[in-house]
Amino acid sequence: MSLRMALLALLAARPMTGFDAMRQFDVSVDYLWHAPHTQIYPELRKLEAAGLVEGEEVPRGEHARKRRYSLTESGREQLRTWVEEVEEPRRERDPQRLKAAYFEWASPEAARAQLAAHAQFHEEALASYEKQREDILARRVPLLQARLERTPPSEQEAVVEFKAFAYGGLIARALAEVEWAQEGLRLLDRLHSERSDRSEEEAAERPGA
Amino acid sequence: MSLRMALLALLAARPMTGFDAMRQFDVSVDYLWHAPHTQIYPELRKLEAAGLVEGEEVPRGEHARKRRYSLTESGREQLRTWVEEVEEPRRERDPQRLKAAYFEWASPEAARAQLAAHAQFHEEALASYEKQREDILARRVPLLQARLERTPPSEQEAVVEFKAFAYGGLIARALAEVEWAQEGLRLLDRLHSERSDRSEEEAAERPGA
DNA sequence: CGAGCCATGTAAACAGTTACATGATTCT
DNA sequence: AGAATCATGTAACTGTTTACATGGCTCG
Repeated sequence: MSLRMALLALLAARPMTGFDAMRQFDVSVDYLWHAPHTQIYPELRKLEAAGLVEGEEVPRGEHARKRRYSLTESGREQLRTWVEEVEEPRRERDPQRLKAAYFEWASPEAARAQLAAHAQFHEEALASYEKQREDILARRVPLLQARLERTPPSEQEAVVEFKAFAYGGLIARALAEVEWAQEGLRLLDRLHSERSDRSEEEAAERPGA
Repeated sequence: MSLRMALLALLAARPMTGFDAMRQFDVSVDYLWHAPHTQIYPELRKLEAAGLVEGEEVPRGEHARKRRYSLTESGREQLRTWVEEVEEPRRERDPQRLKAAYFEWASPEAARAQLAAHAQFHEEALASYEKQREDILARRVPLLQARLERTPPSEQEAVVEFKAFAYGGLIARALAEVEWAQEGLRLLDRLHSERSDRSEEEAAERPGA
């Protein structure tokens, strides 16, 4: 369902081929949803069959063609209906957290590596999100610009703010993840130092170590 | 894969039937993973076929039987291997956030309802997580007690701390979600008041309105 | 002319949800 | 006797991943 809506939302900004949509999903712009091309192409066909989008063959060079889809009025309707509905939250499935709960089965080094990777991943994600949020607020994002061109001036600020807000959520979460991983690293230090207390106390008696 | 490991981790605490595992997942204790019984029973059979768990028929009343599984040495091995591996983080798919990015398609009331529901859900989740975390630290959780009975005293603290740490992550995330939703509600106020500025200024000139 | 990009698919496998189904046990 | 709980499944469907596959276009 959400993939369907993500595609409609993309097409609300401008007409696109499946390939365009694919890049929005997995290259750079859209961290809010993603899907591989093997899911996108069939889904667009289904949306077309359902009349929510309209496909049109566009020539490309001499022999090749591509199919560009645009949102129909019925698709716009569907998008509105979906946004009006309250999405009931789903319980998460989180392999990282699950694994962390059983770190007693791992070596301290492995647990440390896991948490370091977790922190690093979310630090990098954080940087992307922050950059993207700034680009949105500065209206530097091409897809957003296309969207704004189809939006009356009085509503443009809201369009920008909502997108920035969504990224704000990703930022908040990424921050929480980084802090959690760092707390985990401190926990490992603590558990490890407690266990080697005796030897470390001896070492501490020799200043300059 | 994670379902498999979640089951092995449960069985590391004590032998269990599929029904027991189901309750750990969806009734109260385990917010870290969940699965319906339709997934659990076949998975346990597969684990048994793979030699990671051992099933034994246990009579129940006069005519009925149930199947109780316990972890084998090979299963314990698998669990250790899994915990040693760094889990590569997956990009999230988050329908709430996706929808929020397109709130311009919704009525202000619908957006507000969405965010209020989001805040409420995560406030409630937060309370559960905090309670669970306290119960873990106080060693009041039966499954944890069973696990600790099979753990040498010198390692018990680590077992408890890792579980509390995992819940700490859930708490951090739930807090971030609640704050995000509240920020969204403030954003809606702001966007709405800006748009009705003129009429509200007029209203403000008549004190006592 | 070859590398890299543009463009679109099929198919098998795996993970997860939902609907349908059955029957014993225990407690009131 | 009936309700709640214990206990275990099958089947259809939806969503996602991964592997395999093809071929034109553009630029150097």
